[in-house]
Amino acid sequence: MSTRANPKSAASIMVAVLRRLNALKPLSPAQLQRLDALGDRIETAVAGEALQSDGGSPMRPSFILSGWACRQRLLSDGRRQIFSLLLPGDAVGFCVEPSPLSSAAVVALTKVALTTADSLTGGLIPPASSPSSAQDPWQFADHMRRSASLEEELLLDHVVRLGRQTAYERTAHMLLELHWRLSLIGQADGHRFAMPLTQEVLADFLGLSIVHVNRTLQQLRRERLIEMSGSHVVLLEAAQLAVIADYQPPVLPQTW
Amino acid sequence: MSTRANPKSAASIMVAVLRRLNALKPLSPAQLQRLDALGDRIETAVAGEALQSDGGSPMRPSFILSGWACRQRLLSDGRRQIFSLLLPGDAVGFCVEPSPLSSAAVVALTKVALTTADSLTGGLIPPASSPSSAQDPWQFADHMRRSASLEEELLLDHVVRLGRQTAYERTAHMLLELHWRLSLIGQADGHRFAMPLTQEVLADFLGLSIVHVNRTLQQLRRERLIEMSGSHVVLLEAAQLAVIADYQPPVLPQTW
DNA sequence: CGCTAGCTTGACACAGGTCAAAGGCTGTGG
DNA sequence: CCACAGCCTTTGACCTGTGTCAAGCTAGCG
Repeated sequence: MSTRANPKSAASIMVAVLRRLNALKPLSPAQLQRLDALGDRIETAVAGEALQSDGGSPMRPSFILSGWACRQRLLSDGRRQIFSLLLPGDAVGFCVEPSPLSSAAVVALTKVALTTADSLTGGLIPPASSPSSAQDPWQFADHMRRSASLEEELLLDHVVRLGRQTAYERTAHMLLELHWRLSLIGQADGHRFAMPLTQEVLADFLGLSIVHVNRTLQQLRRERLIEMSGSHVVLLEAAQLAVIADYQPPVLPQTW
Repeated sequence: MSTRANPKSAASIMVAVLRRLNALKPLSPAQLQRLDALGDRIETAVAGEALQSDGGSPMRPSFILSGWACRQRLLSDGRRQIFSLLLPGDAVGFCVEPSPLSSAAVVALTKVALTTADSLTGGLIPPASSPSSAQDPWQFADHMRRSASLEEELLLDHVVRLGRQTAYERTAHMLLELHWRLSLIGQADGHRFAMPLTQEVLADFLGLSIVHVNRTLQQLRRERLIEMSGSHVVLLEAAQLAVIADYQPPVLPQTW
C-alpha cells in the first residue's frame, strides 16, 4: 500500500464518506470540516492486495474513498467465503474491541483509495481507554456505532441469503442491497450502477460456483429483470426483484 | 415471560454467566459480588416463546441462566434462518447502538431462565466516550465488548459454514463449536454434552432440510465420529472432526 | 498481435430437497 | 395404568438445484 499527499481538494474525494455518515446521522458543519481534513493523506492499494491480513495486527482504521474491497476468509483447502463487500464511504478497521478476535482478511477487489481515520475515534468504536475522545469537541462515536450497527444488519441479511435462499433469490437480493448502498453514497444513477466485480467474486460472496452465478445472472437478464453490460447493472424491475428476494432495505434512523 | 423473586442462592444459578465472563476477562471479587446480586430476580420463558420480537422495542439486556434460545429471522414465506444459538451464560439484548437496526427475533428453544442485567452497562455495549473507570455503570465494559467480539467471530464462522461447507462439514463444525462453548461454561463432560435441540432447529441453523440433517447425523454416527442418544452428544473423534470441518476454536485473550 | 483473464455454453454428476409413510417417544387424560 | 395424541425421528423413492469438467469465446492489454 502506497501513501502520498493528496493535492486535490479534499471535499471532492470525501463525498462518499460524507454522504454515508450523514445518512447515519446528520453531520454538523464542524464535523464536515473535520472530515475534510482527513482527505489530505490518502493511501492506495491495487486489486488483490491485502489491506489487512488474517492473523496480522489490527488494521489502521480508515475510510474507503474509492474502489471496492471485501472482508473474507479462506478455508484451508482454498475455498473462499466473502463476508461483506466494502464500498466507497465504508469504514474499515474499526472495532469495538482493541484486539479483535475476528479472523477475517480485508482485500482490495479493485484499485482502492483509503484515508486514515484513527484521529476520529482512536480506531475503536468505543475505545476501551481513549484518553482524548471524551473531551474531543467532534464526536463521531454515534456515527461509528450506527455504522457498525448497519454492518451487522447487512451481515445478518447475508446469513439469510446463504442459509435459506436459492441462487436466484440470493443474486436478486445482493443486487438490491448494492443498489441501496450505492444510492446512499450517490453512486447509483436511478436504477443503474457500476459493479466492478468478477463473477468469481460474486460466487465467493454468494456461496455459489462461478458457472452457476453466470447462469443465474443470465436468467435474470432473460426475464428482463435486470440488464448487465460490462460492469454496469440496471435494475429493470426493482419492485419485482424485491418480491423475489424478499428484500427489505435497512431502516435508517430518521431523527434522533 | 414470567418474573419471580429467586429464593435460591444466587451463586449457583449464575455459574454459567460467571464462567463465561471470567473467560473473556478475569472477574475481580467486586465484580463477582456485583454479578451475584443479579441472581435475585429471574424471568422464565417457555420453549417457543419470543424473548424479543422482530420489530418490537429493544429487549431488556439480560443473561441466559439456563436453557437454550436463538436469534432468528423468518422469510415472508415461512422459511426460517437461525443466526446464532444462545446458551447459558450468553448475553442478549445488549447492543452498541441504543436503537438497533438489526431485525432479528430472539426465541426460546427450551424453557429458559434469564436475569435482567441492564444495571450493568445500561444495556449498551459501552460507548466511546464512556469513562472506562471502575465506576459503576461501565464496570463491565471490557467484558461486554469482548462478548460482542466473540459473538461476531461466531457469526463469521456461521457465514463460512453456510456459504462454503457441505452438510457433513457444517454439522461437524457446529458440534465442535457447541462443545467449545459448553466447555467454557462447564457444561461439557469431557467430550460429552447435552444438546436440547430438535432436528428442525438444527436444520434451520445449518441451512439444511430436516431430512438431510437426520441423514448427516447418521453418517457421523455410522463412521463412529460421534455418538448421539436422546439429546446427548459425544464427540468420539474430536480431532478428526476438526480436520473435516476445518475447525479452529476462537482465540480468547490470554492476559490483558 | 498474441496472451491472459474473464465470460459463456453444454454434458453430466451428485448433494441435498421433497414427498410420503412408518416408527418411536412421552405426556396426559380417561 | 393403559391408550391415545402429537411431536420427533427415521426410512425409502424420487426429483432438482447446483457443482464439476471441459471446451470455446471475447476482449482488454502488454
